[in-house]
Amino acid sequence: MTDSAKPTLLVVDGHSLAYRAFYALPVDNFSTKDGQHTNGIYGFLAMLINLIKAEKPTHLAVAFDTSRQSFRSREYPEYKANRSETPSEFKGQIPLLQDCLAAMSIRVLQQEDIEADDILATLATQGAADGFRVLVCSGDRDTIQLVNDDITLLYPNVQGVSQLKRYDRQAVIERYGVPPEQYPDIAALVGETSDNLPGVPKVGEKTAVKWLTQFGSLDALLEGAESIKGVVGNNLREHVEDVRRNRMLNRLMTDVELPLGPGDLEVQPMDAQAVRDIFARLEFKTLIPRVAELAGIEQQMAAVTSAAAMLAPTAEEPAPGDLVAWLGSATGDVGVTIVVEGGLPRRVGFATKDSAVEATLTAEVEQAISPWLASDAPKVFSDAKPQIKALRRAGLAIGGLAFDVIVAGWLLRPSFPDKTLAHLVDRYLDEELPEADPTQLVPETEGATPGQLSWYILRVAEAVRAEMAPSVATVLSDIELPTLLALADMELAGVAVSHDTLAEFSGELAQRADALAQAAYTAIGREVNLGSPKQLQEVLFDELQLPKTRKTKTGYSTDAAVLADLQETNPHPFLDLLLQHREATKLRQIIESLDSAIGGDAAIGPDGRIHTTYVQTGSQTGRLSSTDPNLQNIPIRTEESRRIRSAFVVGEGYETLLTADYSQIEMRIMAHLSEDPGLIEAFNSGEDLHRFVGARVFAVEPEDVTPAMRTKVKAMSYGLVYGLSAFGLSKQLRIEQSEAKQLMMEYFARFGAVRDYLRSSVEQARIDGYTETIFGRRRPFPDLASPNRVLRENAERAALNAPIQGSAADIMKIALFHIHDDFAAREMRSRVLLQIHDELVIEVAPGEWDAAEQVVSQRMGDAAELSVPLEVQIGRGGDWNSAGH
DNA sequence: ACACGGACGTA
DNA sequence: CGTACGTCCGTGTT
Repeated sequence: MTDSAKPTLLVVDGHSLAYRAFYALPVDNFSTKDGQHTNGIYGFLAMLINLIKAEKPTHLAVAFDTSRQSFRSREYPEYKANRSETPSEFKGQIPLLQDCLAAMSIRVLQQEDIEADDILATLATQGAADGFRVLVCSGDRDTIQLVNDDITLLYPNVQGVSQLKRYDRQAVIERYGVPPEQYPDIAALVGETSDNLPGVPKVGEKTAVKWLTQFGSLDALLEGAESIKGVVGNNLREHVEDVRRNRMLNRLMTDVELPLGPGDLEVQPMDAQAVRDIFARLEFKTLIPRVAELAGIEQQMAAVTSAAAMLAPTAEEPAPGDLVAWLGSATGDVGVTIVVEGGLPRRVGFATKDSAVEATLTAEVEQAISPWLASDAPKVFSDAKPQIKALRRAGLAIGGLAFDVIVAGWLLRPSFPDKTLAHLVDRYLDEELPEADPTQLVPETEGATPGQLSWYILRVAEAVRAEMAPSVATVLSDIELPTLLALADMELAGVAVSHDTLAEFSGELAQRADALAQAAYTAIGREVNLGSPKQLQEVLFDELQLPKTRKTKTGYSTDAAVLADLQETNPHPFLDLLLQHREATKLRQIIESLDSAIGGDAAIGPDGRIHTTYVQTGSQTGRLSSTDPNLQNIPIRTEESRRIRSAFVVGEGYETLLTADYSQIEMRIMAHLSEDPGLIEAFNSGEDLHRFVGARVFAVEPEDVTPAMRTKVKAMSYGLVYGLSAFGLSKQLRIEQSEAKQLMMEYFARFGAVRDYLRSSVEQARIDGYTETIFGRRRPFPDLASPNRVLRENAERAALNAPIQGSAADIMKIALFHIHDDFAAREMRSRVLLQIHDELVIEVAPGEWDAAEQVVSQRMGDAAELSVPLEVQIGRGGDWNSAGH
């Protein structure tokens, strides 16, 4: 067999190379947003990708050590005992690296009691015997002994892992002056500091090579040691035992029992979805195309063909009558796809497990299928909301919404929701959804038709359903899907906004911002871009020589809190002008973006209303989010900013706006979950919560709670929900940390069950791997087990908050669709317009105030049965501001 | 054209 | 070293 025809086996020491990468790459450049260090993973993978590209191995494995302990440390307890503790920043990267390798379908080998190099030695030796060209990649010099005509060592340079030096037999002789099999003899004589194996004092490589060449072998040398003169001779004779021990320990095992042999290590096609997931989590952007390229190479190399994916049925295009007959005969779930164009339904596709149909939505077809659409016949969608909106615009009602694969996928993985059906098909079916290439005028590949899409949706639904815990399935059917229908109507309704009110305010703000900018320029004697943090830093810290503030990634912070602090310690007119300018421009931005959003519905046309989009899968806790524009962050805090809210008005044909918000819903949930008697009593007493808590904490009568006391316990109560620390509390309240600590002590002394609950809930999450809301919504928290402290503590705070914020979201959703459905059931025209987490804005039709108020109060109050009442505040007014209080 | 960080609006 | 979001701008890169 010629060398080039031989299969190539590449075996890599994962631990030693990742460790070198860890020290070679600056950790600052390789961390994720949430603080996971990735430098070792990145460096290793970059090296491995290059290696695979260059060497094109047919067989591949990466070996890891399992722990510090091995048979060597049992033989010689001092072995590697001098090594300092592996940094936890590195340790935490190994499991993630192994996840990456698993996604890339690269075999990982590790064995209790055995070091990675022994695994490499065994595989390399077996591989050479089995006719492979073998490449060993390791940062451990002991692997030099493996080199022979069939085995080449790739050894990293001192600089890091980007450059690998090739050691074949000749290169070893050139570098060390002995053939590879004699290298361990040199190492035994010289010793290995990093392994805590002392050698013969004063003997370095040069002497060792000289001796070995002279005597021919280590045994001969040790036997003839008497003949060596001088101090080194003495040293050698005194350390013969050390040398023998070193030689014994540095011999790599070539007969480790492994579950896999070289032949089992054939390169496999990667799991593209898994690679994208894990790389996205680690924020490796540049590596993805490099791996993709590699996957291309792999496909050429790997002759293996994956099991044939099921072929989508050809979708028939029956006549309207036949379509209705098809729908009528379909039993069980039917996949539904509405092709939406310009906000209106254009085509429709239906599928059962083994057949698919589709049609263009002519008036005739619409009429034919409308009874089935409105019926309870179970329908499965992928991202139903825009499709249902389109149907409603066309006057078509929908019933029987049984499943939405996008929403269900989000419930399973709220941290990384799949945004498209194609992603879900990839993840849950391990198939590729046929998609037309949008960049090509005449696409090479046909995209799936609506009927075929529906067929995929049905199969994805089945796979997703199989992974859903019963409680999560209930959240989908009993909370999310009814909410989805209500949201569709809210988006269609939009909210009326007065352009004139906005325009007037915007004009004032523009003038004011200009004046403030001019004054600010005068204050510092030059013009700067006040919106540029970079330029502001020059002004503040270089020119004005103000003290440096909180550090950010790119310099020093110039945020409002920092500027306010500076103004106190180092007053300067520029600071205040800057703050005011920021406020004015911020408000103006908000107004401008709102104004340009007053358009109208996609299909209905201009209506003087803003139609936001609620993203049902937009949060990790179960909350909604709102985009284009975001109507969940309209200013309220300052008197002036409330003018923006007064531009949100009751629409034509309606009488008034009604606002309804839950008071302290999160603290109530905390009371319920913790069963703290004090907190429960607080809510049942009718007393103001913070006054009640303040009275307990400071041991005074409720009427003697001062505003300062109230502020403190209020901050503490809210902070609890977020996982606040004494440090954070002291910063927030601008009090000493010791006082914050004292406050927390007093608080927990009175409300001990709260502390117990918070502790045990995180503990339970650590055990389960996820948190759960009152209604069974889950959120996974893998990082609770992370060795990375920053990561773990962040996860702990989020895990503390998730059941509370999530339960509140559940409750609001339940109230929302109950109200929506009640209005419909009573044939009221009043309608829900906005949801802002704990608040609803409702447009009340003439004459419906009393009924609307009754429905809202009752449905919000009864949304959940807690051990404390759910209190609802109702407001009424012609605009959002005046209705808000 | 796009991605990122800082800043800031809400609950 | 307090949770959950979305948007804007400036900046630096493609």
